[in-house]
Amino acid sequence: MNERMRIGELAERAEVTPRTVRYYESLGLLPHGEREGGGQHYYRPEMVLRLRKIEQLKKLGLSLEEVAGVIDLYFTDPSGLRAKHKVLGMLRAHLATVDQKVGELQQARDELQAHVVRFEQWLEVQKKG
Amino acid sequence: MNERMRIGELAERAEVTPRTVRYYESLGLLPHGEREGGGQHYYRPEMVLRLRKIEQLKKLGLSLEEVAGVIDLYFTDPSGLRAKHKVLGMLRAHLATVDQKVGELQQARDELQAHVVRFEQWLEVQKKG
DNA sequence: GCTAACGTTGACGTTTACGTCATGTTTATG
DNA sequence: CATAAACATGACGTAAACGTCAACGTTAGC
Repeated sequence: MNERMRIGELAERAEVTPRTVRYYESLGLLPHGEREGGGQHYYRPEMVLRLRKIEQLKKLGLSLEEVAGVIDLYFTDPSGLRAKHKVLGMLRAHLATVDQKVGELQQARDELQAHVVRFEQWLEVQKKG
Repeated sequence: MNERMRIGELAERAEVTPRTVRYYESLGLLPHGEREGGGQHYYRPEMVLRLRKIEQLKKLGLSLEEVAGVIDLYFTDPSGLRAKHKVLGMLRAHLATVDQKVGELQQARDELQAHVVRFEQWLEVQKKG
């Protein structure tokens, strides 16, 4: 009963809109939901995870085009040893760029915290003086 | 000789374009450069830092409007004890949201790394088998 | 089996964050 | 002091990432 849902439920579970789902399908970011006889599309629950991952990567500052270039690394495991090694290389490269970005943001956070601390200490001194 | 520059140099040092500087001025993100007699604007070197900070906050996913709401917390220290306490509160709130965002991105990074490790271990096993 | 809720397709609209001229003025340099 | 390089201002253009509306077909609950 948890198997396969329509676009409305998928969108809701992934906290996006149906429009966004269709837009991503049109960009090849998301496989098209399969039709069952009628004209409507049905999606497997794992697509929720894929959508969430796409949103995560967007928050890292990747464009949808860039996301399209890496999203498969997360969700399709390649058949064949050769392909697996290739994908591993790409995953490492991807991890490196993500590390870079997160590192910069972490630094911004640390600078902000340092600023807050300086501020607090200044006020501490005033209270004693 | 390091004191005050024109828009071209400011932009270059902050790694943005002059257009961006003017756009930010128009949004109130950046104070307008002061004119010296003629029609041209001159900027003090600290504006480079302000611009860099704006770009940092953008990378954290803040819109320019949101940046406008917090950028002064970094660069203007309020006069008056009352005001200082108020700003401290805002700084702490800002730090909390930044922590939230960076935390999520850090988690995305960790998930990616875990994925890479799983991949590596799988290949390790294959080599031995 | 009817009706409300949901989905489909296509097209046009919107917001954010600038890019890119055009035209006139200002500044720096040989 | 002439002239190229840089700046000012205004207007229009653009790319990304969707929003929104219309017109029509599908599905689900009573």
